[in-house]
Amino acid sequence: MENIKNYLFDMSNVLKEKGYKNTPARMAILEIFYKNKLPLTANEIYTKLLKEKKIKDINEATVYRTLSSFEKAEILKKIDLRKDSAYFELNNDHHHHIICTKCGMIEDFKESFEIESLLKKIVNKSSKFRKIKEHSLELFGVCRVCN
Amino acid sequence: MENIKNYLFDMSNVLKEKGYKNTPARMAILEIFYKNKLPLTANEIYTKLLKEKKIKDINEATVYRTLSSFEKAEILKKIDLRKDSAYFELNNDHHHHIICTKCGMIEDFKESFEIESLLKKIVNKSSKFRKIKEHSLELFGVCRVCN
DNA sequence: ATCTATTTGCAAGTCACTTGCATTTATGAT
DNA sequence: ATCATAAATGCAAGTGACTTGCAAATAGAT
Repeated sequence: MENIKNYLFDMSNVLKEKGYKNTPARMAILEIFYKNKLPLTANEIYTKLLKEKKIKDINEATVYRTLSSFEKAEILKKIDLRKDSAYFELNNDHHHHIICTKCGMIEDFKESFEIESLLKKIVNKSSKFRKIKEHSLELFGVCRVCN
Repeated sequence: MENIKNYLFDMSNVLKEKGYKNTPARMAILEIFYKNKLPLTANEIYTKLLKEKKIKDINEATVYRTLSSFEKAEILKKIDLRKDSAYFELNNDHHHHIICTKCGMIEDFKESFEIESLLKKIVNKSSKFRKIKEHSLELFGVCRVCN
């Protein structure tokens, strides 16, 4: 639980390197992502910021702008979970999600070498693409609790 | 090119079975999907409808409602290609897409048994899910033309 | 301490999509 | 063929996530 300090320190350096400033709002948002291991929406982050009040006050527009900056700085990744809002999560280890279509529960699963090699095979067959930069893979089902 | 008649006939039966009525607007929209093999947005369909004028006039709200009905009737599938609007395509053969992040060009690729079995392996490892109903897999890269 | 570019707050704007309601139309029953 | 009725449509207004213009605040370099 002391690693959060290290984490924030590292990230403020990443920000600096990419020409972004290190502000209280940004650190507070990073802290939320560090503590919450699952994907979050802009509005979830906003309400958490107000509730936990590590920061005096914040505007929702600032949250959106911060998420966008973090995405460009490759600190966060935006993911689509077939909900109304976009979700964001730390861009650390590459992984995917299984989403319960009833309760919305999200489970992570690791990226495997099988997936990697499968995608390589696919792109080898393509006449129009030579290399893939990213991919999204999300599974949808009904969890054991809901079933 | 005569199969379109058969296709529309089949689909009007599907609609009937699921309690939807068979209207000129719906048939015109289905015809557009049948002719255009790639995913389309609501607005693309709307402008195509006006241009090709198989139908006298149409309201954009009707296009949205039709897409939604077709999705429920499992005639269309909604897909996320990281653009501002949702894309739709015929729900015939299960496949995935490679999208060029520069020009937006879309290439299809077939669902393979390797993907299927890989997903089975993943869900077997999950403690919270027993079965997956759907999945999305989209690849993003830069096509040979843009590169 | 000062300067400047970046960030923030606020309010207004945008854009895809939805909805309430009155009118029209497809379809099954007569 | 006509009728009855539930579903579909047009229109305009509404919604909700997200963006943006602008002025004030602030981080970070000098």
